[in-house]
Amino acid sequence: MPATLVRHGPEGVFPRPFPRQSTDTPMPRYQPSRIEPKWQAWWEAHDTFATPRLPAPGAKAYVLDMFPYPSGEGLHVGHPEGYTATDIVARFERMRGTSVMHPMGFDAFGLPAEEYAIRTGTPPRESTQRNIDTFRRQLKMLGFSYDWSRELSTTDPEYVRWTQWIFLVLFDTWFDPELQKGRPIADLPIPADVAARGAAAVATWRDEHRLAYQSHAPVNWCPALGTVLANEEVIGGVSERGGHPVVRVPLRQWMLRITSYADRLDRELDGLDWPASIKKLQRDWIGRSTGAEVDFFIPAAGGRSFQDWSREREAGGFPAKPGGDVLRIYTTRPDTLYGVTYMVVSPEHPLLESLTTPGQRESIRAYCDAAARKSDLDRTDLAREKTGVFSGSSVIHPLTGRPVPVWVADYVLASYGTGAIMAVPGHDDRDHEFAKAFGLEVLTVVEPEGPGGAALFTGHGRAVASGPYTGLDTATVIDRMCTDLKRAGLGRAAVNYKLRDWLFSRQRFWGEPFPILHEIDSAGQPTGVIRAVDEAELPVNLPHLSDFRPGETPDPPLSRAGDDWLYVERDGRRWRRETNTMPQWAGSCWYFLRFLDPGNASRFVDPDVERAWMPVDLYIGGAEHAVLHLLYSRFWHKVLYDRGHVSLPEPFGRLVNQGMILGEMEFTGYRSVKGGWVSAERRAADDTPARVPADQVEKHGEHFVLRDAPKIRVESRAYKMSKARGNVVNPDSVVRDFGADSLRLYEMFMGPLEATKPWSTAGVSGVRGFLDRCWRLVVDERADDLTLSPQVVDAAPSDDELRELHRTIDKVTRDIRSLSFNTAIARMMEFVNFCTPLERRPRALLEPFVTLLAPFAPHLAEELWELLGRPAPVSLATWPTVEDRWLRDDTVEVPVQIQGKLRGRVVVPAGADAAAMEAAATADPRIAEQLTGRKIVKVVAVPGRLVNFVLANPGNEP
RNA sequence: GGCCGAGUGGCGAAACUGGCAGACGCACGGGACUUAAAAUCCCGUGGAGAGCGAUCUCCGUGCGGGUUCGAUCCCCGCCUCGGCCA
Repeated sequence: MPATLVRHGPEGVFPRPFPRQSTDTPMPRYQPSRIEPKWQAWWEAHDTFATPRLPAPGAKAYVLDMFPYPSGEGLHVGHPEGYTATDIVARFERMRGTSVMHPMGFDAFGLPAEEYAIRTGTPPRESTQRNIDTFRRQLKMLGFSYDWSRELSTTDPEYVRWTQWIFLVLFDTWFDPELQKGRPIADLPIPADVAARGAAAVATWRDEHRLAYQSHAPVNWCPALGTVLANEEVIGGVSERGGHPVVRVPLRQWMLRITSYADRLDRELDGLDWPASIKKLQRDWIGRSTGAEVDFFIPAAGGRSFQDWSREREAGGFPAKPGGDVLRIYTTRPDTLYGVTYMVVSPEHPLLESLTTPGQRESIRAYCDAAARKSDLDRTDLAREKTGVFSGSSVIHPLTGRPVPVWVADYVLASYGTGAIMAVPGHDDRDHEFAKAFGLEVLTVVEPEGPGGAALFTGHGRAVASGPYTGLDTATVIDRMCTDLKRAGLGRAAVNYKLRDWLFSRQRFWGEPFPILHEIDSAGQPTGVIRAVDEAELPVNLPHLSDFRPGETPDPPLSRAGDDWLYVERDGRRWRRETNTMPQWAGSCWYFLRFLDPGNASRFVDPDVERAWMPVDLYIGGAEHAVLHLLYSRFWHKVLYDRGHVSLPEPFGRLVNQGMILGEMEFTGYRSVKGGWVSAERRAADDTPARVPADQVEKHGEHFVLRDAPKIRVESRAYKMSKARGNVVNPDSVVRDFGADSLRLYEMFMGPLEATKPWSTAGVSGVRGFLDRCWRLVVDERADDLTLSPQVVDAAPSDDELRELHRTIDKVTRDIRSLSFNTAIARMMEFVNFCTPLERRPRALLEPFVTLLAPFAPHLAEELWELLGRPAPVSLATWPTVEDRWLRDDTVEVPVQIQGKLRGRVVVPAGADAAAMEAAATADPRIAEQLTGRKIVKVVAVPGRLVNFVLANPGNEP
């Protein structure tokens, strides 16, 4: 354990809360442990939350949680936060007569389950099933109103079948850039020269254009994990999980051509009701940039001169694909073309070999080998020392005709742009550092509009030393440069994306097999011909493997399957199954569609059902899925839309991210090696942290200090829950000690849904107190049996009581709509505080209140509803309507300010205008007194709000 | 380093469009009930000061400026913390 972590006992420093109930308490006490299972069973027996196949006429609401990965740890208190929020909305909408779709399922393929299986020797399907059972039990324990008949797991063979089917849709689709749309591969135009070369060439042409295609690009191979990893799974050259070394090797991989949808994925974010920050994250991830592609002539390559080449280009134009005689670069700043002093190609660049002179061959080879061991993140780190090697040769600057030396450096990535850049050290940070490190020339071709003149200027300004462009502003130069380059056939305006195609295969066992067959020849070698498994033969199930561990070579575990699984015969030829599996993201890309029609054996979702329920109206989950899951799902959905399988281009309407729940607040003091306390701001690296109990600290000004040694500052902070820190709160124990309704209510009462909030057991106990008070409002706790309190009467409520009720209904209704559950609960607490002292509690007051409570604390609400003699379930009772007349006041009390300072309050009629308010204010004796002898410069009177008198400065008065 | 978010009592927080800062809950203090305790109910509770008292005055939303009759809220500059990306 690192020294910076604090060790705690299993209970932490806080004592376990004293349980509020024990099993032998007499009946009338509020006992969640009795009523919660009772109502859960009732709902289940009565199919209370079953959703019809199609919504009834009227409003519909698809309220969705990001389904969980069922880990072996069980539910975390973070899970119920979002789940309770959606459950409140689902229950609220149901009570308002909306048709509600509210399903739950499990995202159960993936690495952790497989690692666990390998560690324990259990087949992943078994451990996954156990984990799902635990999750389901815990979710049911919390009383969520899911339609459990729609439950699914991404690992169900029937689900896998349709995941594979969608993969085949991707495989059967190419992207038409003209129409910006995915189309059937059969519609792909075949160029005459390809057609002329025969059927095999046509097949290859098609394979090269499919949205699902194979590539041999270098990937991050982690021998210890036995799989390839995505770039974001590699940190500092080692795997994020486990910290194992990662090497870059070329491997045959399945890729999904998400880049062709980059523009639509960017633009179509516009209409979505998503947090602006999430949209920005997605846009940044897609990383659309505009600039230009420019070709630099390689004199060494052909017999031609630069002049001949230029003339050819002027006549023939800029070719779609660069030949071997040019180095094509992408730049976002074509205006700085005159500032180029050298070129950089990535270590993987295909022309590097031919650009390297014999004398440089050895050092280039060594450099590229070293680069292969680094991750992209390491290579592009701005803070890192720039490295590189001169190739020995030069290319010709297209405008000046001067030679420009070509270097290789790993800060240029093969996968971005064209894998080569023109370096402008005067106007780019990384180029500047590189030039400094290797003593390369720096030219200034842009100057800031204002004062400036540093060696490095990366902003927009005015061009200098740029031939005909000198004196123009950056935007104009970019524009003209693109036009001029295009006319000369030397370049063209280009759009580039940071987004890369999606590496879609893993060399692991626990994932969906690809429904793809590879043809093999008589010697058992692949011929390169591939075909899809027939739709009727889906799903391709995982074979039984006694050893499902990954190998040390990139050979996937499935390659060790029996021949009866591995080899098939179709159309008289032998085929070998694809042995890679899909990544965990696959199943979560479309689960929200399957929920709508989970039992459909002939389609992934019935089109009528899909059209009726989609889009998802509210989608709540953690911000960790802000980029990948949401981007991948949107991509699949657009392909399905283009191919006519779904009715909308975007799946998720309103998206909300719940905040993280941290552990309890902790005070941490530091002890020096000698044993004494060290004030937190002066602590040294080797001082050891120690947790300080809350009753031994107090606040001194800005900081907390030790009560017994006020010079010693301690840190106060809540930490992310983790096993290592010992601050994990388990939902099972919270339910045991306080009940599920208390857990639900507390998580909603903690603060705004989106905020990061620390856990507080005392806070749970606080909302439990509120539920106890709700109970006592209705139940006679002094009776021997469960009976209504004698204070509950049939008499009509007073005006005051109705006013209180309707204001509560109004506030709770509005707050649920805006997901402000904390303030809705606060309002209900005020209502209960209002009712508690009443000797006489009219039913007409209590019954609507119980319906308001039902979405938040459904078990308690059902029990109280039953006690009040109403037919169950309150979960489907009608939401109360607000009578506006109880929201209106006859009079309002408004503050009166003098010089902006509060000086009194006056009561005015509700509709009073500014003049009436001013009159009322000046009529107030206290205000009048303070106004006498002063000159009123101005009176600000906002009807219904306030009155403010602005006085002349006393010194300036006559 | 970049981007995003946050900073309000002892703590979690509230304050709708720039209009009475601190609703509600926790914690704490006092009281009622009780032989006693727990539980429950009632009252108080941002800080400082004045008054026997009802009350009153000043200060107060991370820091420094600005706009405004009026700023927790808008603008500029900083500080601290958190998250994401690099």
